[in-house]
Amino acid sequence: MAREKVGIRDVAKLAGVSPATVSRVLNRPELVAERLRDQVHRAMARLGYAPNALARGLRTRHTGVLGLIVPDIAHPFFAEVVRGVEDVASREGYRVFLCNTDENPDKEEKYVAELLNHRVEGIIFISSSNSRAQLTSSSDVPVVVVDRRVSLDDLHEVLCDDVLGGRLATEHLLSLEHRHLAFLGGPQVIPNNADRLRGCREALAQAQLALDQALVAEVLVRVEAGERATEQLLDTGRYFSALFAANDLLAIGAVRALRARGLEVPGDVSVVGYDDVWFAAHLSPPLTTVAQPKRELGERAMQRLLALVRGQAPPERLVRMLPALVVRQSTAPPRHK
Amino acid sequence: MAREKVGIRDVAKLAGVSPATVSRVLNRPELVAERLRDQVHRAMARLGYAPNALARGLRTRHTGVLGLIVPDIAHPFFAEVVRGVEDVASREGYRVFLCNTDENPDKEEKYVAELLNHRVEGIIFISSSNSRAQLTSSSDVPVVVVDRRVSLDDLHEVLCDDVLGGRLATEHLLSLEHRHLAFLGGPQVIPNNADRLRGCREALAQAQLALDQALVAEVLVRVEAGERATEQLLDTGRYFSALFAANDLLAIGAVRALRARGLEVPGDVSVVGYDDVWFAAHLSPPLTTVAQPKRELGERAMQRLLALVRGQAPPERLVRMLPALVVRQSTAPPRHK
DNA sequence: GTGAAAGCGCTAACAG
DNA sequence: CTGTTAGCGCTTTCAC
Repeated sequence: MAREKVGIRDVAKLAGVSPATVSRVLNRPELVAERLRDQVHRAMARLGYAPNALARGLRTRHTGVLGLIVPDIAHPFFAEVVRGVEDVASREGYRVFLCNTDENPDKEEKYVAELLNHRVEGIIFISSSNSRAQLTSSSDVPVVVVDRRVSLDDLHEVLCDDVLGGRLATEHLLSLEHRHLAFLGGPQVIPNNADRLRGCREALAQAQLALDQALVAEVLVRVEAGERATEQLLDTGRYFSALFAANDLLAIGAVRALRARGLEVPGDVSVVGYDDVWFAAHLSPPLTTVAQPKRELGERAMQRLLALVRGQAPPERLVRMLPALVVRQSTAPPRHK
Repeated sequence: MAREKVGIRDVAKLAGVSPATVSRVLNRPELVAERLRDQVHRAMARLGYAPNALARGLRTRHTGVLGLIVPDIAHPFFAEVVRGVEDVASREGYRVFLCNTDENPDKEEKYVAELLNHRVEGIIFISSSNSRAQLTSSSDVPVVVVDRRVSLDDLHEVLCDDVLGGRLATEHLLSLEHRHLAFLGGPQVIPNNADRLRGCREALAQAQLALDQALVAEVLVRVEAGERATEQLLDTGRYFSALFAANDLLAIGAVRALRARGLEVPGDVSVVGYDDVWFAAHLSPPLTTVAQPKRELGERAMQRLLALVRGQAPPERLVRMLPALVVRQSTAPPRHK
């Protein structure tokens, strides 16, 4: 039924009204007499009219588009957060640009610039470790930072309490009577990792204990990194009956390495992960881990962003969400204390 | 350094040239004298000028924006495809709208309309089972279908050979001397599932055998579906020494169910999955599966889409990629034939 | 209630 | 090589 470039004026002509009226039918139908309204609707249908969001955005500065910057959509944790983000965005009538940065600050900058060119009304930002996120805030589009803290006080943030998460994991291990714990974490530049470690130390201190070993895997998130790091840990020859890995992928690697050395999980070593990515429950043994409310993280972030876009910014800039321990079968009391 | 709404004319004024010249500096710098070019660049920098992609798109009909419609970005298979798509898009200077449909045709329609309103130059489309994808083709923006076949002959498609995949899995099992196979697949409405089953049957027929059982899990992709379906399979009491699951998630569920019934994998039953999602290697036992070139699927799709956008459409509308068997440890010869 | 006219920021002829 | 002039398609005062 439709051909090409039908514009508001084509519709107007066919409906025998002025372009202005067509525009009104689109935006404030109440202002148009019912008769005309119908005529216009019919004309639009006949012509297969599709409003041009670009022209509208240009005119109104309301583009209905948001930006979403994330390290890697293929990572199960981020994928889940992104779902949350996209869900509420689309529910609220917004479209979202997806940008993968691979933790590369250059890409981040490039993307931010590009998003601004496209006049996004707001940006959800999961920063990379060493992000020079300043750029982001230089413009005046609202930005909401999720998951990874960014020390810029004019940004709103939706974070999960990683210190608490670290405590939860550790206290669980302690309650199982473990007394020799090792920690396996990604780069401490990422505040999340540092916090998880801190939570761990705090819980330990409270029990008058200290961390036996702390090893930091070079590469973030990769299973292989967890594997290698665990081997190193083992190679030091120091005893530990439990291992707290700062994310589930590292934990998977740890379990592999442990097994490869003939150690049983949780028999010889208990392992607790972090994030509760969806298949953590399907590993064997099913992984005990600290769950983050991934979807909700994304949802809350988007809600906050939309509030900002609409100028209903709540006063406090920080939304802090709570992690929760999920006990499965990768943890058990130590065999010999 | 920058304030608000700086436009091309502000830059022009400050640089002492005409807006047209500024525009040229932006688009065909060769046409502008070096002196002026520099002046303009300086002015842009001083003002913190950011070109308005909306205005440009409105004028040129080249928006630099594409649409990506996918059932669920949180699914590990799609996430990987999406990475491929986004990677080449951004490398080529395009931005991408992410749309999750949850296999819901209504959402698909809504999204397509919305994308067209935003004047995307093309759409990558991973259709839902019962998609009424016609809408997509009604407009004249190029569309490339990935992964899931859609029977509309004016669309370009990037698919993986599922019949072959089914054969590969089956032949592997046969070569291990399995003679009693069961198939576990999602809804047959999805051509991919039907094809995998077909491949399976073909291989079997060639060996003068038939499928012992074929069970179709109601819900696509969920682990739980695989679990329940496997239980049903077991409940029939018919013997099978190997199980071919039409995707890895189903396979995970199958393994769980098998174990819950005291059956060992691969000792009592061999299991082969499909897709080779990244953690298939980290399950225990590591899953033997048919790998799809997920990233490449996305990359090729985007390359094809860009070719279409640029009017360099290759003649054949179909790119067919090949699956590959990855043998790990969830398959072994049957204990007793 | 409805129409006429101006313009969002940019590019693309067309002159000079 | 550079400036002038029209719009791209839509919204929005401002009169009627």
